[in-house]
Amino acid sequence: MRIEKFEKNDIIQHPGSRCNTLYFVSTGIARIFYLKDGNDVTEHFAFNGNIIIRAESLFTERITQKGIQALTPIDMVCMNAKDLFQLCSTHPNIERLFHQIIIKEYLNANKRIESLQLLSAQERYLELMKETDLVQSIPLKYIASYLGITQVSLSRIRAQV
Amino acid sequence: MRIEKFEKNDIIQHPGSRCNTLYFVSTGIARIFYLKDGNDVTEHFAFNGNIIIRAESLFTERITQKGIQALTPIDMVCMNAKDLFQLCSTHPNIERLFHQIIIKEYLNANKRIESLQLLSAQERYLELMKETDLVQSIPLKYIASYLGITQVSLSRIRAQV
DNA sequence: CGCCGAGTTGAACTGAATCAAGAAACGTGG
DNA sequence: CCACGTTTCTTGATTCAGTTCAACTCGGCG
Repeated sequence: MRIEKFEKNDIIQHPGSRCNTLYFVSTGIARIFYLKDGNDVTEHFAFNGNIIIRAESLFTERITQKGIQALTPIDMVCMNAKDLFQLCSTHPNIERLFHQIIIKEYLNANKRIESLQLLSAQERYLELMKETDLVQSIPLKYIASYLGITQVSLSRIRAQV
Repeated sequence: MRIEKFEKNDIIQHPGSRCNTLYFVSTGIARIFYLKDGNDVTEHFAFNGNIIIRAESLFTERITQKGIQALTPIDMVCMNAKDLFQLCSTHPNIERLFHQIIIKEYLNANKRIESLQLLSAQERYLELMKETDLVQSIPLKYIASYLGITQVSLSRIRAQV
């Protein structure tokens, strides 16, 4: 494990690559993004203490069209995937810890589904705001696609609140 | 592990309970559901070969407001959660298998997020149809809330296709 | 100083929700 | 096996949330 630093807007992992590194955000904000019909879409935000992985590649070893980008200057704890998997195969406790982390991410994903499934855009925005104050510092356009709406709609929602 | 059979519309696990059984669908269809403002919402469908668990309870041991219901006559392979966890603690291979299953569910959840985040209702419907023909036999009202739309909208979408 | 990207605002439009009524399918008891 | 009531599905009219396109504001930076 090692620490890597990135500047604001750096692409940490490029779309079209394989995921062979796991990151934990030490300080800063990062996002997972991809292009959909030429438009930038934010799939996920990660804040202090969060893991950030492109799971659909890490666990399948396939190429992914998703990328990881720094939204602020950021310190990442990095871990090589092969090293981790090897470590898991010899240390049951580490394996268990890793799986606890994945389970937590899985539960978060389920919450996100609930929110996208039946909350209004405004409700989803307020829910996201509750998560952490750091959301305040993320450019509007990234938040909008994360919520599944346009920049313009989000701007109006914000004007109301 | 044992086999349990349920009739159409049977509640297999009640809302307000703890999840201490894992199910694998052998033949039939089941759904996870909950009430949102008095309305029935379908969170998940499970078909032949799928696992069906209320993860937010299984992994936290908290009570969940979600329930599991049979949508057809159904054969389930049932497994006690405590037994499984115990088995995992002594048999690394079983633990690994279990975690592979959870990872697969996690990846599915991510796909569902993508679809809810930026596909139209019609696109989401067509995507669901592609998964399995069995969808045909599920009452419209359950599919609608799964897609995050009303029964009425889904009926219109279906009329167009 | 002028440009550029990010955010805001307005007007017209569209997809989906709502309310309401009717048609079809389904199960149950006679 | 039919008649009835109930539930599920469809269809129409209206409303509303969110999109699109376009113009404008603001702050930062070369």
